[in-house]
Amino acid sequence: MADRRNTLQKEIIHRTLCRMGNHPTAAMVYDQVHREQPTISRSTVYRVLSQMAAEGACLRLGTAGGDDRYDGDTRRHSHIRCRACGALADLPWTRVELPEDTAGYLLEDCAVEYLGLCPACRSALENSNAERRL
Amino acid sequence: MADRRNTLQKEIIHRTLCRMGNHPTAAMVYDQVHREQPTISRSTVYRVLSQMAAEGACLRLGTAGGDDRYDGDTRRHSHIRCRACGALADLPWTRVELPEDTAGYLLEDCAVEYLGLCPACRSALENSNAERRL
DNA sequence: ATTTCTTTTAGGATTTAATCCTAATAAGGA
DNA sequence: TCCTTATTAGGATTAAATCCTAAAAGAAAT
Repeated sequence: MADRRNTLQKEIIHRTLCRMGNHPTAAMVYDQVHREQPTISRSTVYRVLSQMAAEGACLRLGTAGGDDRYDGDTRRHSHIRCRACGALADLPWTRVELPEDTAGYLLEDCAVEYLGLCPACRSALENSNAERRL
Repeated sequence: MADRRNTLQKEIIHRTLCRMGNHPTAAMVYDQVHREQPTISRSTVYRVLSQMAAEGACLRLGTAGGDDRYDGDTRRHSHIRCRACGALADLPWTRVELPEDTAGYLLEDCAVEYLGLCPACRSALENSNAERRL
């Protein structure tokens, strides 16, 4: 088994991602990393994030029409996304019934994403609706 | 209420998407549309696909590290994605338990994506494993 | 039919997230 | 130490997606 010790760059990027918590984009992780260690390059941040996601050290979440988001929390959980502003929040995992027929695929994992309105967008929409009624 | 009749461009793009069936990227839809109607521009295809997704006339699926995919089938169903090649297939919808606490979000919808290996990648991996054992 | 106003499109320029490239550096092994 | 392999910094490059503007199409009204 190969040694799993990481380079200093990988340590910093991983720690930064875990500390951020808000499902940042790669660009956001780079900005934060660069603030603390200006010598770490953009390509390193992108490459290391991709590697970590491939190894399961973090999650990489695709977004329709937006940039990918990273999540340092690898415990099983689901997400809820605001359809208005794209904000992402964690939700606890709930039970999902597995399909009987998997179209020939070998089933390995499952992800659940809820869609809705975050508190800010919800009240913003309620206010604009109220104004329209005046 | 505004008239919902579509332009010819929208009709063609929508019909093409529904006929393709394989969860194409916007680029793939454009290629196909352009083959049939070379006068329809790229920006029109991208704009109309986004509009349709926003209106609920089709689905727009985010992919981690890949281009968005569109799905002309708006009936409730889930997807399974091959972690090796990214291929996407439809699966029937199964029961999902809703979360009790939604982190302040207004819950509106839910999407399930399974992850695994498509038939082709599965046998490809089995073959390479077999070779390694020789 | 003609005029006016609004919406949509074609085509190409522009943007920018993400990747690629290469020399330099670091790490590892014997 | 010397040699080999892996990783990084920094910037160039790529390409999906968006933006811009004049032209075309459509709707409304009379």
